[in-house]
Amino acid sequence: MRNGVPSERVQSDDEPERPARPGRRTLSREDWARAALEAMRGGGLGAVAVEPLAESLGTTKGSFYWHFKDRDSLIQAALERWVAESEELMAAAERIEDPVERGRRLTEYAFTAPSGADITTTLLIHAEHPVVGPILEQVTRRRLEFGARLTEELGLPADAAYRHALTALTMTVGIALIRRGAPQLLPQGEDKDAYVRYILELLGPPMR
Amino acid sequence: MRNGVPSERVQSDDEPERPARPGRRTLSREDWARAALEAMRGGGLGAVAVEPLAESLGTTKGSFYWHFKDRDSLIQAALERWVAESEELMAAAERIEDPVERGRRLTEYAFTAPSGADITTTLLIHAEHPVVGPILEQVTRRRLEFGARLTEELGLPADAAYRHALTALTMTVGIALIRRGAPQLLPQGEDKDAYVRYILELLGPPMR
DNA sequence: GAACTGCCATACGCCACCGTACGGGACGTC
DNA sequence: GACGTCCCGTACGGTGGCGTATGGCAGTTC
Repeated sequence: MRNGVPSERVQSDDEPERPARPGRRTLSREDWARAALEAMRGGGLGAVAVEPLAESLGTTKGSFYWHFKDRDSLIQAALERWVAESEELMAAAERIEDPVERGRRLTEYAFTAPSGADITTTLLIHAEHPVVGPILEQVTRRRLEFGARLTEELGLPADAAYRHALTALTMTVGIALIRRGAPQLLPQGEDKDAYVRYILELLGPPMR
Repeated sequence: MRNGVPSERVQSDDEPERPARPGRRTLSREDWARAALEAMRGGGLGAVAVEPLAESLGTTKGSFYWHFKDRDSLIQAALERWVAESEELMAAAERIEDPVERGRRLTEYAFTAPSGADITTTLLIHAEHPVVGPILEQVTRRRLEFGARLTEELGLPADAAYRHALTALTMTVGIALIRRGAPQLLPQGEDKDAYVRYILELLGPPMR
């Protein structure tokens, strides 16, 4: 490792020594934010840890604390990316003209997207965190309003539309959590398709 | 010189009644398990930490490691209590004769019980833990089968009954998580009752 | 009343992570 | 080719939790 001798750091100067970061030499703040968001999808808020992240980026804390004040501000930056993604997603949905098709596609996406695609569930778990809580609430509220407006276009009154959006959110969150924690309990294989259709029918075009 | 006790201590079950704890009497394994389960309801798996728990029990780690091998075995003991509670709950439900009333009561309970009453959601969050995962799956599977059997009595075929039970579980889990993380988004006050009725109608006596 | 045992206190080492201090290399600028 | 700025490496100290080692007291037992 090293000894207590403070001066001379003798680094063997003939080593290749840089396979860790291909291409780019220096990291940007956005690189860190992106990596943090990715880690969050995979391992929750706890996976957004400075030292492990540095390791996986092939660098050290020195880089991190150059770009960020502390861990919370990294979380903040990562979540800001997520907010932008969420807005984009809604904008894309808005471009689908037929409201029925729009609802169907959105619902289907919510229940078939890969397991870590959306981190709402993860964030709900850590909502007590002072950075997470407010952002999560803001995004979720916007999504609910978006969903409710969309449902109103299908002919439902406002209160029923909000209830419907809330139910969709609840189901999405619930299924995401079960998929993460106990996927064996969910229908697999061919049953799965039938189950998705069942949910789509339960939530989809609200006719009640 | 010392009793080289390497493993667990299982005490005989004829111990005298304990006044919970504040009487400055000695603590039992059950006291620890109970406190652990309580902490888990309040703060998740992370709150089951030896030193903080010892502090809140007015004792030290010395006590803990007398009764338990390590933290995991405490988690195990706490969850075994939870398994027993779950069985009791189902047995109690079984005693309600009318299947319709039974379903209604169970559903209503699931959506109105105090926030930390059931830890299924908490455990789903930590399902990757080697002790939590298996116990959670076992309990949840039993509950799903229980719910499905109950639904069959209402006249549904087996597959639809399972789907129905799964949907009820999903909604329960989803609502529990939202209630914990973003309760502002759920209907409050008088709207809340209407929302519960809406859910009961959505899930309740399945007539489809 | 001595020994034994059940239960606990305390001190210790370890590990993972946070944040700081500081030095130093790389690279453009003059 | 000296210099300043950007970016990073490394050591250090601090915190919180896990598990161990060991001592000790309070009852019980003989």
